[in-house]
Amino acid sequence: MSCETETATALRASHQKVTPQRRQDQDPLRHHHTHITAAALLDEVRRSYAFIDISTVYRTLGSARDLKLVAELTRTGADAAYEWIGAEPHHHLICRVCGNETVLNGGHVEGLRDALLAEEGFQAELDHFAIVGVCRTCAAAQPVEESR
Amino acid sequence: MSCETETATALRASHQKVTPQRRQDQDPLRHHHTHITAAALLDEVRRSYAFIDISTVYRTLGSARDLKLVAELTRTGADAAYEWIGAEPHHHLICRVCGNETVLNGGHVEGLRDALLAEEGFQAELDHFAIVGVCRTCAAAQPVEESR
DNA sequence: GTTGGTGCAAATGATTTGCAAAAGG
DNA sequence: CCTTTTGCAAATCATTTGCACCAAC
Repeated sequence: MSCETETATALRASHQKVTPQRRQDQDPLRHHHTHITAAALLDEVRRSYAFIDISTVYRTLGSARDLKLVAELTRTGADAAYEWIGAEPHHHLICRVCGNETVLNGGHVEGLRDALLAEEGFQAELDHFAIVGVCRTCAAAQPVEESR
Repeated sequence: MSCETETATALRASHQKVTPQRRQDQDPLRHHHTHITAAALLDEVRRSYAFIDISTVYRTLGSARDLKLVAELTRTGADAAYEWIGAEPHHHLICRVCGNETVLNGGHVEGLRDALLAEEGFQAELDHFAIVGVCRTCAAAQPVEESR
């Protein structure tokens, strides 16, 4: 089904009203392929829908987070960032140096989750995971920097 | 070497002065085996050293974090929490239900890090890692709760 | 002495919330 | 209609910062 229909369905399924603000909020989020800040999302939305308040953006993101439609990422020293999840859970590698985000392919994280469940009986919530580090490009550009 | 000596050495090594506040801050942190909030640390410290300000606690924790003596954990909806690392890096499983923290044994995380380095060339910073989920006990107590 | 650290109080700034008006179902 | 949502403005509240005094080195 289309983006709009999917959104509306998810909203109705959880007894939430389908408002223009919520649609407008979700649209940029769906097409943004990295994490985005509430303030940045507000800027995006305002391009097409001028009158919307930052508090509404937060409320919308909060609802969508609870619906597991978007993932919320909290990092030390950074504002909360959000990303659309949709039906395809995935993970990210975020480079601390250049800020670039790449999608993590393969079953590495799933392997970790399965191992934790099997060995510890721990149900890890690793639906949408962000691993911070230094990407190949930045690592090559800078000498090791391991020592300090 | 003793706790005090180790602390002082680490401080001097990074050109920081060894003040009573810093010693007092680090003591409860060293013996607290879970993450602790800046405010909670302040309460602990005040039991033995009455006059210390919250800003000093933050500054001390910040320095120690930069020195990689303590790990800072940022979670959605929770204040920043700190934990002593010292010379033995480790990881945590944190139960979202009961709040219990357990140390993660084995090389699961290291395996993930090695795989990321080998396959993606990504130097993941997984020195001190916290995985949130539901522990065995809580999972057993509550029916699946997968659906919602 | 010099430099860096501390306490205090005030500022910051992202996120949340109370409330009356507006809109969805 | 009745309930939920919105915009606005004000409140929160953890964390940070300016500054004058003090303490390490």
